[in-house]
Amino acid sequence: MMTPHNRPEPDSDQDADGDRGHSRAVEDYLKAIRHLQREDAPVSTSSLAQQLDRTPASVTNMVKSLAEQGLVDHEPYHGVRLSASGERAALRIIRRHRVIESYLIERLGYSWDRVHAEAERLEHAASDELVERMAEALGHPALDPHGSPIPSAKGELTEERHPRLSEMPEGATVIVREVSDADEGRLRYLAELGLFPGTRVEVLEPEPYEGPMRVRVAGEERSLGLNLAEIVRVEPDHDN
Amino acid sequence: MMTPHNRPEPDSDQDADGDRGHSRAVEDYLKAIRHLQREDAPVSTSSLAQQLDRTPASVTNMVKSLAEQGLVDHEPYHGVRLSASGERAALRIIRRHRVIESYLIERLGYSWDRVHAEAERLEHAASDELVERMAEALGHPALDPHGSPIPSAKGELTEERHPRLSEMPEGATVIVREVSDADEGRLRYLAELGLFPGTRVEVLEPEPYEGPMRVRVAGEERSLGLNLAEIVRVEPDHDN
DNA sequence: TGCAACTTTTAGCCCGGACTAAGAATCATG
DNA sequence: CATGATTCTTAGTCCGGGCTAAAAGTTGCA
Repeated sequence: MMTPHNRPEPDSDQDADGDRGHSRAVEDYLKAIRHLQREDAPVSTSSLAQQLDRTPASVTNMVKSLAEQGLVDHEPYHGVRLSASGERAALRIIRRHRVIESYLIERLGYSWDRVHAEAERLEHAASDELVERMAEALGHPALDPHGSPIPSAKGELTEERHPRLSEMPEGATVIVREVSDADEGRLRYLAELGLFPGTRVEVLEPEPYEGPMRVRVAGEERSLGLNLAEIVRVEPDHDN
Repeated sequence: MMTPHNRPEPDSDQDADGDRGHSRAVEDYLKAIRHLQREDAPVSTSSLAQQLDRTPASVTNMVKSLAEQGLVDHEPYHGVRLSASGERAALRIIRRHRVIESYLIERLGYSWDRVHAEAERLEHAASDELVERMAEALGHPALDPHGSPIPSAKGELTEERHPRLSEMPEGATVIVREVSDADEGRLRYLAELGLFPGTRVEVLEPEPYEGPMRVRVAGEERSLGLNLAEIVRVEPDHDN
């Protein structure tokens, strides 16, 4: 035997494994860039490095390579921004992540706070077919269990940026709409407090000297630190 | 910020991602070695290379590294054999693969012939927790949909090597017990013929000159080539 | 406006895991 | 039992994607 072993795809991604994907590292960078790229402002190397737990030098290298692949626009020393094709790729990964999270919670009994890490790995290995089958099985939900919108299979995403609980004035009554899924510990604590999407919360008088907020949840008075209240997105309760 | 970025696990596998796993490449090698290592005979570099679609040189390198990690015993120029710990690791991956295949078919509507590739990727990304949840959801099946036994979570595997359909004499009546899951095309064709685990098959007079076998399946006479009949494992039908 | 402090990039290295080319061991056969 | 064919290993390269150390660019402030 011993054929010349000519690898058939000289140009494609061999690490990707999912169908038509980028390498795992590339996918992680795109997701992180999109996450940080709020309101069109370019993302700095260092913030990206912090987000990804990489050194700034590593980030510069990868960013250069992303720029060569046309996935981002990079203005050296002035940050990076997703291109149209990078945005498409990022949305595809975000869809995977959110569909997988939803499925794991709905169908396999995962808890709200432990699902993130698993999805983080599966999103790079799952094929489009698997993701679509999961979405199908769940009836194509529009929101994931943390309240984040799931991009459509065609890459459409309707973002509705709700304000943070931490910004709500004393006396407001609000409904929790979305909770960032990234921090396991904080999520676990929020779950203990009963702060899920859909929960009604009343904002009480804060504790003095930049202390924690005080809120009423399900009749109970609770206090929660500001960096906890920051990851909770809420909507004013109009029926109130 | 910019902490020194001291990677916390200097000694562990960073590519693995699953919990307590080896790198994807290592897992693939272990699986392949076990697959080829029938009856204690050591596995040659070249057969492993063929199985994995790698060059023999690459295989030698990796085998050396596996030997250093204590996963295999390597007698240079005389082949390789799994050590006890390599065997354990291999069984763990095989369990993952078979549980995942079972789940995809049972719960997500995958077809018998398309499931292999998906499982091949997920087995490296799924955590033990996910695999156990899938097994749980399915009621801890003993066999996967191709009829292959699923190792237990503790790594026990009861192998029952049934003879190949291709070896059955004319006139035998047998029940299909297991079909190799590796070849998508052949699986698809077997499905068309109706040769699933559990199917009763009568072996008829073969066509002359090393021609295909002739069999009766569900009342229909069919012929199938010998390399197709080779991947079908059968049991003599005693109730006949 | 000029310099110190910070951020970003470059340069050079490492590791895993492929590959090719070439040398060493084994086997098969006269 | 020698020698050619076959198989396996060594040597050296490459690529992705990390890292550190050092250079370069940007910025804030006197």
